Amino acid sequence: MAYWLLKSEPQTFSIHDLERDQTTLWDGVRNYQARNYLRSMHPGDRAFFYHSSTAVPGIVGLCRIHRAHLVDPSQFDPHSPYFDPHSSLEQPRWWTVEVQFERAFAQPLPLETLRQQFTSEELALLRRGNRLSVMPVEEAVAKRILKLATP
DNA sequence: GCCAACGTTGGC
DNA sequence: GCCAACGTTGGC
Repeated sequence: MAYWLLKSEPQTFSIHDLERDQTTLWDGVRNYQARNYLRSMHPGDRAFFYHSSTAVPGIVGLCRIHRAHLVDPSQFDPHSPYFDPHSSLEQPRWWTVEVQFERAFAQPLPLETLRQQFTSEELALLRRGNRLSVMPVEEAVAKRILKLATP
């Protein structure tokens, strides 16, 4: 089982929205590196839920990969902001996963705390200029994050 | 709102 | 294939 980190702007979709909906399709990712990470996910993998572009950015919860290797339907929808006119049904360009709520942390971990607790080598999130919305988290680091979030 | 960092686009 | 211009991300 692998660990991942998924970024979302809470004003768009928050951990509380996921708790309400229980599952969601993680569609709309339009970055090839992030797409490749999405494609290498497996059911049962865990993903940290990260709130970005908010007053206190940070990891706010945990979810699990419910279904994997799904074609992102929004690429075919001309009314979607994620529509990709260069993609085709025969050879879809964008893939995604369905994510299932696991828990919201009683104690969210602000980016500032993560910077104090981890190096940028340990956590890709902390690397300079990182804008990836999907990234892997090393298992040992994931365990430490879980420990910090569960006092 | 600012701005650094990065990815993508498109002319050549 | 280079690279300038542009758009986006996301912390602050």
